[in-house]
Amino acid sequence: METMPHKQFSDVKPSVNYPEMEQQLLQLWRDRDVFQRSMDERWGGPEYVFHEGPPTANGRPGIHHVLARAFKDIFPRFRVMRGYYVQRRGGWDTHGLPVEIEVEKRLGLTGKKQIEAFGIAEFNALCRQSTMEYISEWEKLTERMAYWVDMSTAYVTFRNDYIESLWWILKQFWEKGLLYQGYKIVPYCPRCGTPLSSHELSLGYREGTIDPSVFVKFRVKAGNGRAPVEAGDNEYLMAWTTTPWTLPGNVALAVGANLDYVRVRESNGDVITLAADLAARVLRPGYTVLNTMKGSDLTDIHYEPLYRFYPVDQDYGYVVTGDFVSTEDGSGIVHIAPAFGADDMEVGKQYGLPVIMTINAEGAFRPEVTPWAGVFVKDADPGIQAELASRGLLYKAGTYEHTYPFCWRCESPLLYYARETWYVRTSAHRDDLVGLNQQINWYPEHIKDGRFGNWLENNVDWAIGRERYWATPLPVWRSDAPGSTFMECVGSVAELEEKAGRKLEDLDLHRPYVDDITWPAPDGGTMRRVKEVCDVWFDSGSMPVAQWHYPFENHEVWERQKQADYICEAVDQTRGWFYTLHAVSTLLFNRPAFLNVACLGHILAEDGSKMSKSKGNVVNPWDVFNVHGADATRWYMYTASPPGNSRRFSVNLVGETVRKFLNTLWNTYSFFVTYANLSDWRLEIGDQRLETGDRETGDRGIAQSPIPISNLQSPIPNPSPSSTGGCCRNSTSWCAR
RNA sequence: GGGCCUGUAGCUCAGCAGGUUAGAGCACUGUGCUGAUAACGCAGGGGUCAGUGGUUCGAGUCCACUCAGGCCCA
Repeated sequence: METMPHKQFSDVKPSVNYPEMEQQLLQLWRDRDVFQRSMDERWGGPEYVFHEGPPTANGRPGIHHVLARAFKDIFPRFRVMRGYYVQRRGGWDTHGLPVEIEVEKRLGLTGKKQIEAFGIAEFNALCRQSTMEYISEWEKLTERMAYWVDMSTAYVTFRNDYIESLWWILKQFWEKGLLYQGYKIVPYCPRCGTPLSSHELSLGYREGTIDPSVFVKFRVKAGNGRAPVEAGDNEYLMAWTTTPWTLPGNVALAVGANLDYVRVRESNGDVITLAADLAARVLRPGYTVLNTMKGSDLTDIHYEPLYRFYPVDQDYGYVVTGDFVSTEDGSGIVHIAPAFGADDMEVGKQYGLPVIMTINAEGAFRPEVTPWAGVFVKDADPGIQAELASRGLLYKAGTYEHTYPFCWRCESPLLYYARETWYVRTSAHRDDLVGLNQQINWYPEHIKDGRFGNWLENNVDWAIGRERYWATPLPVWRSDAPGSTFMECVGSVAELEEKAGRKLEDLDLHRPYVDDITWPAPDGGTMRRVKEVCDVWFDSGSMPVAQWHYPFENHEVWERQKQADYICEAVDQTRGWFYTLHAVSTLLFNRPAFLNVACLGHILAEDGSKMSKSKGNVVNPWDVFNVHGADATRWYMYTASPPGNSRRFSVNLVGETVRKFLNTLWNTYSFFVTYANLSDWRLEIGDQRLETGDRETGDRGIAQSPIPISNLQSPIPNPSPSSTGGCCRNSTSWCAR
């Protein structure tokens, strides 16, 4: 019997079905437990720390998740191939408004009153269930696209362990004086009696809204010794507003420090100060300019408040500066009412100004505002104008057309309204936030000092409180004794047990169960938990700590894993996960949470427009995987455009990748196998140092191709990925020839 | 309204720090091969580098503004 000559390479067909081949490979990986071994067998090697930004599994994974996961995978994967130990632990983000909204929809509930009537315990139970609704789809997609991440040990943000770590973090903040109660301006629907989320807000903007445009004179009460503006019966500052109803809440006037102002005398003898650029537009002709000055010269000038409905202890009614002041409209002097505007509130905090809350929850004036008590604010506008006119303080009134938000439910005009909530005092560490950012390697680089750096420079305190249900409860208890402000922050379950005087190991650390825990207050009242839960961004931003239930256990693994070498998400996370990770880590440990970050552009539809359900141009990842395979899809993600750019996506575009790259590669291999077997060519494993001079032209082509493997070696991409595809193509063509 | 990014051939993208007639792949046209064939070789057509103004001896490349798209903030 003649034996067949042993072939060095198994024959391959020139044509190939990639999805089928990938399925076989996945089976091979499963059979041999390849992913697990890729971690276990590197144990003891140098460590590369990757942190997974947790997705929410209450919706189906989309193609944009494939993009992020492709980039999350490739750098750790390369490190593993280089002998690094990479603990690739998955995670699930499970709290927050999107989950609640899903459940609300399913139950047909609209609003918080109905949720509370339904029952918080039942509602939260459904939320918990909802977060894992699509988990098997996520797992399937993750395996199919070959994103290697360990989902069997994934952290889950709703677990008690995770929440307890968050409590510990909050207690740290509390002890450093970084957690406090204050006002936040929220868009508020007076008819529905509820604040709106930013998502809801964006549903209701209406262009071409007509509002009053009112120029008001504020009589100068005292100069500042620097500007020529002095106290006098006919000496005024001119401010402008489109919301006259906010004037009873006025506490200051803001100017732009670097803007130019003029002090003019009108023909009737009035002396008025306003922005130089706007004088001609605002004033009646016939005035003479007396002085010019910068906004910064006007600070501390005091004026006579228009109203005194409320007693105020501190100094107020003076000129401040604000970088939001412009000369686009108005007079260049902005009336400040901290209760009714975000800029106003910030300025108010900066200068220690009072918050004068003139209205009630229905959007009507409180009894103290005697002339308009009980009147809905928007209805009071004409009366306020008339009243000011009667005192000679209304310079002129007209209308102004702008974009204004309305309630998406009931179409009422929204009011910006101060609500009491909880803050983390991030602004106290603004310099640290900015400074530590310099230690982070950003890709693309412009994010570092651009989008992210600017965001940090303009840091305002983190409003962390939410008056919702399915989230980490804020662990602050306060005495309900009348007038009491006694509060305690609880940093662990053990501490809560001590306060409550009983074992709580079976306690679910969610509402409503934690709300039931009370104890006697030292001032005679009862300690009850405050109503707020935490912003869900606090959950994910605390993930480096909470995923290990630190500091309650896992100290050893924490030491290894506490700072990420690499994280990756899309660019919208600069003010999301990237920021909250950075903020928590800075305030807690004064070090960056991550050292390298890839910031991806978004996926657009084939025509460059946004992918959205309403347009019906959303691509289902499975359609692409089934037709072209995961390799082609991933290769497209890597090479279609630089990682930081947005990229167009469609099944067809991936098909092009198959033809251009995968088929070429495959054909070349098939060609090679044919001739290698014919000539009994053998790969000599030990022969690592091939002399390129002795090789055929094609081999030199490969050896000399500038395929930028080095790009993968850098901690994050610094690539020109499309050139990688070109190089491969050139090399293979060369080889074949 | 503000910040950041993007806008180069029909399509997807290169073009580093400003310097000769602006490049690649796909598509298209012609042609060769028909044992890489859901290929390949050779040759070719195709661009007012979004627009306007400016700096410069010289700008796709720098600056300003405008337009279009994206993300974030207001």
